[in-house]
Amino acid sequence: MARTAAQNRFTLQRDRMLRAAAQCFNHKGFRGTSLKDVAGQLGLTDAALYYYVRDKEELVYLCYLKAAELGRTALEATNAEGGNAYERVRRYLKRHAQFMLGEPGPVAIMSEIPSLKAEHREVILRLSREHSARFEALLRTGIDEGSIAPCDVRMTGNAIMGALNWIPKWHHGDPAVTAQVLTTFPDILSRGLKP
Amino acid sequence: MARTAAQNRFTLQRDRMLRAAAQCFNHKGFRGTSLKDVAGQLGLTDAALYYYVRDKEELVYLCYLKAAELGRTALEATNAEGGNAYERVRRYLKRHAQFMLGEPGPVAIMSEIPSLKAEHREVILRLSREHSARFEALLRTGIDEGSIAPCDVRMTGNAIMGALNWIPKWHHGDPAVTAQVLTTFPDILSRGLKP
DNA sequence: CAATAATTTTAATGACGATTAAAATAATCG
DNA sequence: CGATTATTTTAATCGTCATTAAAATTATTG
Repeated sequence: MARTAAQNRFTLQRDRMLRAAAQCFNHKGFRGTSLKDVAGQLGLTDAALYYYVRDKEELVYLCYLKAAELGRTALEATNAEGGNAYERVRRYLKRHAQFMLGEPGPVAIMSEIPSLKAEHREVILRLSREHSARFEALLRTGIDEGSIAPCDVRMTGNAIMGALNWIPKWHHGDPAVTAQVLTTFPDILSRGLKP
Repeated sequence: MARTAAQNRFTLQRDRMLRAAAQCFNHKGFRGTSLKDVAGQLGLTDAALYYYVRDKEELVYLCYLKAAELGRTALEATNAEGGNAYERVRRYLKRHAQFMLGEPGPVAIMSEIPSLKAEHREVILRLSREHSARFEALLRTGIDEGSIAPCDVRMTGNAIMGALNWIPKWHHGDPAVTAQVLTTFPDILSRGLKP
């Protein structure tokens, strides 16, 4: 129990770190953010981060890992809720948009995969590919059942993911815009899928 | 004329520089690419770049300026070719996709605007906003004339630009994929606009 | 060819930032 | 409280990289 309390505190602080880091990375890029930037947001010294993380690269890795997990659970939850594929896609789009808008706290855009060290890159790429495959499978299901118009599922997936991943580049926290995105994006991105 | 020849050589070399830089920046980010990286691609030393450019920041600035100009002329050319708004949008999508695929040589993704110094940032942001405005105006025209379904033109523009700007993140030069993108993307991105 | 201009390299300089070890502080637990 | 553990800071170190000045090389031109 003492162990558990300490563990909790540890992982909680690390989670704060990951959010701070994600925000910095999204804003200034991996190389562009210094550990002092991240530490500063937490009221810490740069050296303190090494208590939670092996090195800077692990920081991005954990950010990306978390982003990948969020995406996966979002898609799973959406699928579990039922409905035809078209409706599931729409719900997923909204959930993913929420992440990109920073709803549960800032989430890292996975835009600097080349910065990862080989083994970490493999993991992230695998997760990323798996996620794409699942999304494409959902599209294919929709095509088969007639709720989605035939299309190149790979390219359609790429287009949709791009539109979502780009959100943090132009959205800077304005709550009005956040609401606007949440109401319009699922429509905009799914309208082209209708049969 | 001697002046012109020298000028030509100068701007030509600088253009090669900009292409090399754009590729590096797209791949490793602004801070992540060293001037040696860029110079290396040209068979030069890092110090040689300073003959063509004041500093590294000016390099990104020029890359972005070029990207903005390409986008502007693409939209203008498309508009000049006539057709209804929907058709013009489709042609523009194809042209923009071509840029992102690196058709005239690598083009920089404008994803690190915060790295620009204040004055340069102003210029790029202005050009970027003007371009968005023009694209949104085109959408509005289509809505008015009935060739495009009513929509939130701002958000629709953001979604489309995101899908396009993200292309270099997953496209790595495979010619087969290039062809695939060119044939499918205009369809995918415009299908949702139909009335 | 000689002279001048254009282009590139060599060889500093200086700052910044990641990383580490040792010391200091805060928290917890008996 | 005293001891042990957890957390953070201070104070180096080390390397990378942008930037610059001076020198060297190459091209151009009269």
